[in-house]
Amino acid sequence: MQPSEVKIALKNFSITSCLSDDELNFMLETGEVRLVEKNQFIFKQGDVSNEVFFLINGVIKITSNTNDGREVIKMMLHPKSILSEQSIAGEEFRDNNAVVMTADATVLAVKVNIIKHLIRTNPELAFCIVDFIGKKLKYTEDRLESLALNDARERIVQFLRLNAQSFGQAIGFEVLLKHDFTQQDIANFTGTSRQTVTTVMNDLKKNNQIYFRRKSILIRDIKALC
Amino acid sequence: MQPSEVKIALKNFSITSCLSDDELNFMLETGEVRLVEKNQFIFKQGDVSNEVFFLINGVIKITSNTNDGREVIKMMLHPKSILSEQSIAGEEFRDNNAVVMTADATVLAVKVNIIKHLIRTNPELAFCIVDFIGKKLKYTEDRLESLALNDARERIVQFLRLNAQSFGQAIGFEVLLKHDFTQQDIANFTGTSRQTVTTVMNDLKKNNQIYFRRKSILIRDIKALC
DNA sequence: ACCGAAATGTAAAATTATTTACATTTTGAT
DNA sequence: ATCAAAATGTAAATAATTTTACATTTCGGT
Repeated sequence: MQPSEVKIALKNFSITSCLSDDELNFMLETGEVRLVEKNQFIFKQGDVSNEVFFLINGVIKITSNTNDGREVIKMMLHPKSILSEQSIAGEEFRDNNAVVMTADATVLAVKVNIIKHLIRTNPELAFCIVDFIGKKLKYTEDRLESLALNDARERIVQFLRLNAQSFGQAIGFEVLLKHDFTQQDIANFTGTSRQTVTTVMNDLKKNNQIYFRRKSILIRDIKALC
Repeated sequence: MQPSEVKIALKNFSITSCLSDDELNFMLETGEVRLVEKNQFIFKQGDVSNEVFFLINGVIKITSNTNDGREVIKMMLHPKSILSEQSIAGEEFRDNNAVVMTADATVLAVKVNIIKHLIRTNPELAFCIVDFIGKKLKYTEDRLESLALNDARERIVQFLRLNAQSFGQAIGFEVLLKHDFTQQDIANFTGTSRQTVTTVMNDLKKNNQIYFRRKSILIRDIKALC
């Protein structure tokens, strides 16, 4: 990807909306563009936490693993997201993994010190970052609530509905969701087992609520999905 | 509580550590000290989100309720915490309730605009706030992970251990935790049922791992608690 | 000290979801 | 085009947890 393309992409981030052209260029010059392939790590648990990543292209999952090999997906991030603003908040070592889910992903890696410098010279950036972390906190709290209150089926359906709403394309009443997650990913995201995901999805299919293939899901009527 | 006492208490907040004496006074003068009684709300779901609260005294639970009357406790906050920094992050209406768990609680209510003004004049405050929200995000992610991975017993034991570590008083190997939550609160926090909490706690008692009364829990050996 | 309400204790029945165990299908690499 | 690996499908057995149901204890107010 050309530097000019990266710059154009970066301009559409909500976080950088308050940055001047000079500041944006400064970030680009000091930062590093990286292309990361599917299933590779952008960062790992235990890594030193000294960079912030701007996700230009691709989908990333933020995960953590147990010693017995299980995985929890804490978040899936799409383009225009920042990864690891926690490093601005004094995180020393990474608690989570960031893994590429799409064929590849492009990120701009910027040293934390550069971001801190920009905040000091332009306090509006602080508001943008507070705003972004605040949204992540709300999102995480909502998922906590969902795990505490809803049963497995409800959580799986909610996952499908929220994804379709945010990333699907509407076709009349129907919504087509093209994606890069597996049923195991849905299980790791919703705190259920892979078999339960399969069963719920096939039950929805049987009831004509959804139709799906490996990499796409068609939701017949998103408001009626339950 | 006297204004001078509030000021002394406020000086010990990590967030205000970067504020000058003048800035602290400004916050005190424009803010309002409120004494709220047990089980009363500091704020409710749906309220306009235009104040930030500094918790001077007491323990608060951040909750949300379902329409069928169930409650999830998303967080318990102790003195020196800020409530609702989400209002700085552009939250318009409150998603959660803040309920007093102790006999009463004292908060300093400060208008969001005042905080925003302070950030603009002193960018270091932004770092303190990013830091604080970042910690809350990490805390919430950890709980999400716990709900997704651990069974009911493990979550309840983890709740007891973390509370004892943070708020208990050590007596040799033992830790005494004086508290103001009920078994129903533990259930609402851990996403389990009240009866499961009772059963697990009495099992721990039977095994001589803990001893407890209504308002206190004695943990015999916190490292061995599992 | 008394009394109603709130909190806690206990156990069986019912439910939900996971685990185990394979079968089948699809994908990607050669 | 072939083949191994990954992903998905299915079902019964097992396990975990909730729900139902009621007893007992403790607390707070009068």
